[in-house]
Amino acid sequence: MASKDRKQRLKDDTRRNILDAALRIGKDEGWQALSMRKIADIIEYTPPVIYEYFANKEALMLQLTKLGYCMLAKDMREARDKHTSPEKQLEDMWLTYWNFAFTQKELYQLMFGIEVNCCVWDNSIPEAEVPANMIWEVIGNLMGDAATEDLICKRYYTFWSVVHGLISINLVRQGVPDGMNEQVLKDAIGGIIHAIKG
Amino acid sequence: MASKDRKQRLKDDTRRNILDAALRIGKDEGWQALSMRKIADIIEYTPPVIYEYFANKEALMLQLTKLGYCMLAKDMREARDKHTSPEKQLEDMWLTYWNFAFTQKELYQLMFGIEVNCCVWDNSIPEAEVPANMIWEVIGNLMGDAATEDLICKRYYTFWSVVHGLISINLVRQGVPDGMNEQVLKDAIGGIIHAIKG
DNA sequence: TTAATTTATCTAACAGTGTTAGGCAAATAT
DNA sequence: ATATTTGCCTAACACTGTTAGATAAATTAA
Repeated sequence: MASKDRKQRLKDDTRRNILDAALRIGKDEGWQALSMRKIADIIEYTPPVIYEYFANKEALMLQLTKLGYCMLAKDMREARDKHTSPEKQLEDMWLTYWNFAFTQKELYQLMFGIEVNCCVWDNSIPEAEVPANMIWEVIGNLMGDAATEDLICKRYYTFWSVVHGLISINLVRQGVPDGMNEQVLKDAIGGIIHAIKG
Repeated sequence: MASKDRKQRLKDDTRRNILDAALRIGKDEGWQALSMRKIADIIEYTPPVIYEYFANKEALMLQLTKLGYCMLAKDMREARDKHTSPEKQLEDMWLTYWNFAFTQKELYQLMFGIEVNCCVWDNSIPEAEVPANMIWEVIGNLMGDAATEDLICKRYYTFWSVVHGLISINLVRQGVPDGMNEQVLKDAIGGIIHAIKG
């Protein structure tokens, strides 16, 4: 029954090819230009085949969204593990978040509905909680004994808002003065860390 | 030649009706569901008529975007004029910005490309600069002699990032704990104002 | 008043979209 | 050798934005 395995492997390949093709179109032409027929062209199948791997276009994009969260989590984990002090960890993790948003611009757009109407948010993306939880933990460590659920939460959203906000602004508009991004970002992160340490 | 005027008035009415219909669809069913045919149905014309008023769907949505900026500017102007001290003005203006984002959620989405691929950003929206300039001015007033172009810019983007970021997060996800928004928002605004005053 | 012209509006179509139903042929299982 | 499953395709449906071209009404010119 080794042929079963071989077949499964082929199916896995095709599934991967579909996702790869979709991502490539998203990167090359923007999500707006993504269509099932274009994907089918690239993988050299007819469109209905895609529906054997994904329920519909949205489910396909949801998978890419999850991929994005996994990649982001990996990057942030590595950033965290480069340091021992929670302070440095936080700094580097948010800087990594920032960099991810631009090196993986299209995935970031998908993950946060920037210029694309992203997937439904019934809690069907557990992957999204991984980066969040990592940040939470480090904030808790930085706070030490003063850490309460509520306070961590507040700091987390403050961090996230300012970083995600600045990213969003940059992604939909062009014209933030050069050097301004770095100033605002580092200032804000430093400021919040300072506030946490009291 | 009064009939010319009457006709012009009718044309203006139709144009307004088109925009109204589009906005209503956006509010009722989401921008994703907006179509030229649906607009045509509502205004009781056939689709091609719309193209006598707007070059295409995007131009129509751009007009709604501009409308959004005008409404936001009006709200913020009123907020500013309720106070005399720059501090109170800033506070109220950003709170007004926040409220606008939720009372006019669909327009805000359009203006900032949240869950909708918004209009091109070649500087074809001078209306967008009005709220920005108002904030700039008040920040400058608050800074007094210490005000420099660069410093104002930095504070402006810091404000905007955190407010817009928190709004974005709320609009694409549900599940920010209750009361958290107000805490983060007021904390951040207060913190930045504090930083500005040195 | 009649003829010419402009204006308002429509129908029909093109090329594209997501998605589904049904068929055919090859591979597999009985 | 027959039955069944699998893989993949063609064709279609109901949409989408947009345009070309016809038609009838309103306006202007003779």
